[in-house]
Amino acid sequence: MAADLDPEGPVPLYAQLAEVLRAQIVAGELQPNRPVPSELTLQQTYGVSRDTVRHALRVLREEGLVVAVRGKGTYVAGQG
Amino acid sequence: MAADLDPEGPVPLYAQLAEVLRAQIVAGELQPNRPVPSELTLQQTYGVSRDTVRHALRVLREEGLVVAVRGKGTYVAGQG
DNA sequence: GCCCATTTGTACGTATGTATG
DNA sequence: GCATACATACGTACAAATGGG
Repeated sequence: MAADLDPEGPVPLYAQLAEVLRAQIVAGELQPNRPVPSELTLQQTYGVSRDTVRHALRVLREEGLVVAVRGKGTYVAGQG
Repeated sequence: MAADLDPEGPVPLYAQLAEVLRAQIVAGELQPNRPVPSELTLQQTYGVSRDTVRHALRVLREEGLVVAVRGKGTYVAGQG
C-alpha cells in the first residue's frame, strides 16, 4: 500500500513518509534483513524528492529501524 | 581563524567543517550559550553550500554540542 | 579485468515556510 | 514591513560501492 502523503498538512513530508515506512516495518510488511524500496522507488511511489526520501530514511536509521548499505540498498534492521 | 577545508581530501566537507567547529567549541573559542556563526556566514567563510553547513551542524546537534533555535540561531550548548 | 546499471553518499543551487527581532 | 535565521522541499550532478554480464 502506498498511502498518499499530504503536502498541505502541518506534518512535514519527510515525517509523514517516515511514519508510513515505520508502520510497514512494525506491521511486518517490510521484514527484517530485507530491503526497503530504493530511494528512487520511494520518490516515484510517493511523489516526493530524494531529499525528502533521504530525510525520512535518516530518521529511521537514527531510530535503528533500518540500515543503509552503499551500493546495495537500505535494509530493515535485524535482531541486533 | 578559519582553517580552509580540503575538497580533495578523503574526509567529507561536512565532516571537516564539523570537526573545525567542534574543535573551536572544545577550545572555548565558541562559548556555551553563545551563537555559532550563522549558516550563511559559515557558507561564506568556508566556501561550502548550505547543505554542507547544515549537515555539519546536524552532526554537532546530534553530539549535543550545539542547539539550533529556529528564528534565532545555533548556540553552543550550555551546562543545562 | 572491464563495462554497465543500480543504489547510497556527498555537494551544490534555489525557493518557500516559519519564527524572531 | 523588513532583515535575519532555521526548516522544509524541490531540483541537479557527480562520486563510490555493489553486482551482473
